[in-house]
Amino acid sequence: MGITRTDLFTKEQNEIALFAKCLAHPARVAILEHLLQKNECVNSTLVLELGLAQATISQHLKELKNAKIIQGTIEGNSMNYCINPVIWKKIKEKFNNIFDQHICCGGNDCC
Amino acid sequence: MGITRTDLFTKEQNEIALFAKCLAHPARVAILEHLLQKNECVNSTLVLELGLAQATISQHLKELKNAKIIQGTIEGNSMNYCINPVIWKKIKEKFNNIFDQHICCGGNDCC
DNA sequence: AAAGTTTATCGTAATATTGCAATATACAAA
DNA sequence: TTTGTATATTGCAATATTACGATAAACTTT
Repeated sequence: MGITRTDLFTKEQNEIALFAKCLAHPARVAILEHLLQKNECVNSTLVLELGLAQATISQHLKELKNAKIIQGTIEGNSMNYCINPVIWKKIKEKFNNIFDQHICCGGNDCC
Repeated sequence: MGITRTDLFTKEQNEIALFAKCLAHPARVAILEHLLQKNECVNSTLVLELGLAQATISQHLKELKNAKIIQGTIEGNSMNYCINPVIWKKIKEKFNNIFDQHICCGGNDCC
């Protein structure tokens, strides 16, 4: 590469990029969708459901956890993850903030 | 790595990941924001504004173009890019489709 | 035609990401 | 204690991404 030049961009731009990166892999999209539907998320279940190795799932969960999108609680000897509602809302707002900046044809819904 | 196992996921999940990847770099976020605000986007202007090399900007524009998020028209001997409104709307919908699946506290806005 | 301007592409180097086997860690149950 | 179950971490190997200088290509201007 060369390392990403985060110094050239605003904190906001870098933050959006980090959140987008969490959604930038189909496995993480699948994990989040599973989490949203079942309102629970256990590594071993995902291994069966997604077909990726346990270590790989664990790594993806770690990334989502690092971004604070999900948070885990110990349940017996397994780990149960759930969406962090505060961050989730924040992401939704940040993304829509960008999406809604596009004024198409003076605001008509022509497209 | 090992190549991303797109075969394990749905077309929809892979597509969302691809769109997210476009937003997963601060330079591309900055480019899109510039485009949204000025409603135009010329490589040489971005070089001055962002501080990245011309080749680097061109590469980021290419990625956005590949995803069909932007489209370019020749203007004199420069290239002017604009948002593709159809794809933009599609992305917004796909993302919000996911964002809105999170039911917090039975729909109250407690968080 | 020659020189200038602008974008795209190529080649290369550095770094990041993805995937998984193997192992470590933690707790349950027998 | 031993065995079983579940997640995290480590250590690779392979691939992708990012960045930029150097060209190439296309068009404008002089």
